[in-house]
Amino acid sequence: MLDIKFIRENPEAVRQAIEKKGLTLELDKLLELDQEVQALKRTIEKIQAERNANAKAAARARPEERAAMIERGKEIGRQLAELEPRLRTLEAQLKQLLYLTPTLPWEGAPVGPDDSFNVETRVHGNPRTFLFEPLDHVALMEKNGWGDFERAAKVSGSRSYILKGDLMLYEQALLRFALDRMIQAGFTPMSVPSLTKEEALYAHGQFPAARDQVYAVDGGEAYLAGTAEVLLNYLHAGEILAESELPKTYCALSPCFRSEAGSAGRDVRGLMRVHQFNKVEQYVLCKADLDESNRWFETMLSISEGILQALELPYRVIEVSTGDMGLGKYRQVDLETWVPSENRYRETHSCSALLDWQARRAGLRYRDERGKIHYAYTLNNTALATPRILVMLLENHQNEDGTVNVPRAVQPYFGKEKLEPLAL
RNA sequence: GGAGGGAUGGCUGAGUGGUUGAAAGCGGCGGUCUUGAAAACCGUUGUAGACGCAAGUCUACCGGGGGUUCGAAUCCCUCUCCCUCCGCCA
Repeated sequence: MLDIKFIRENPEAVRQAIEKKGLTLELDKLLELDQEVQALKRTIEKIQAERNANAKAAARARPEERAAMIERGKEIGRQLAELEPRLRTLEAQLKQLLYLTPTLPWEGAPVGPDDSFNVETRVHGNPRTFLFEPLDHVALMEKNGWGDFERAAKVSGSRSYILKGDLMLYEQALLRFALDRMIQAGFTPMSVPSLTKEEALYAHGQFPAARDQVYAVDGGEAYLAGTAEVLLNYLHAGEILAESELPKTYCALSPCFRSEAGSAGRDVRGLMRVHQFNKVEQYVLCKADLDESNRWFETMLSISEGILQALELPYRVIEVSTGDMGLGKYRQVDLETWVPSENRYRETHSCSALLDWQARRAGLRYRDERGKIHYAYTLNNTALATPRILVMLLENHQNEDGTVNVPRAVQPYFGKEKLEPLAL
């Protein structure tokens, strides 16, 4: 969400951002509504001032004067009763449009309507040349008894999975490994609820634009968060923090839920795209300073790259285009990790800077040393998400006999050098 | 699930229809005093918005929403959250 004042003063810049991001926001309608709301507010405030003065006078008036004042007050009440509902309607409409206003993307972002305009900026590592016929991750799981998709579907429907034996333990080891990397980087480890309220989803930005991606529970009274970012971003909602408390650097491990509406038929097989997964998320709330935001962006990105390097996986760095980065993003860089069975890279990490877009929605503010109040800046990135990363880990590190090697960095967490078949 | 009690400014807490945007205390900030500090004393200290060159004036907000009234922190309805007790339970 942008500052309405900024939109008023820079309509062309906003119009450009809307175009670059391929949005359909009616900016003229928004500006018009804003004018109407402003004018109506002024009118109403004037009448309210009169009402207040009249009521105050009536309190002290002699009884014979009071009757006329009460009459006058009733008349004012009738005027307000006519105007106030109109204001409420207009304000609600304006708010809905404001929710759809985009962050202006950074000047370095590739401009284009979709992911085909994303730019590969770096590649790390080389895809492995197999001296045998490698299996895909589903085949590896079947061969070793590491999972059960059929029964998962029976129990939970499509896009569900069951991990068994060493693979189940491997997932736990990886999550703990990722948490430790975050702790080493100075982030505060947290567990947060997956159940969340509607307000938090508005503040995060997923509502109202991408409402269909979110599971509603309890008849729409609560929602299952698609990422811990939703919760972390709402932790300090409505607060005014001291600048000395910033930055807040959090990492959270949480189950994540995604309806995957609109992706029917894509990646239906295996662990690539599932309805429920686990993620260690990085989140930073820092002061409203572009340099500082940029520094955190680089820091978070390098943490994730460090994790992929420690996992000995080949990956590439993608500068995400304006049309693919989403409403609130100032900058987005994805890490894509090599999937041998698909002979291509697939997204495993997504690093985003949103400036004050989320902070405005959530009311994340701080007071600087001079006492001035600002909206903070927010950033987030994936540290590690399972089971998707298991796809890459299984396929890239498989041996001819079907066992899978564990990267040295994870061995202390897993306790063994290899994943072995489930004993039957 | 049942019964009851609450929600007021950074915190504690007064306030049941009329100069209350809100007493008092604590905390914070500025000052006096002091070699410095403490103590004491004095002053100041919510957020958002409108108008104005400014000084300043005005509006809204006492958990959220709605209502009654000339006038609501105070009365009514509703929702949310917190606390106590009972029941159930990982």
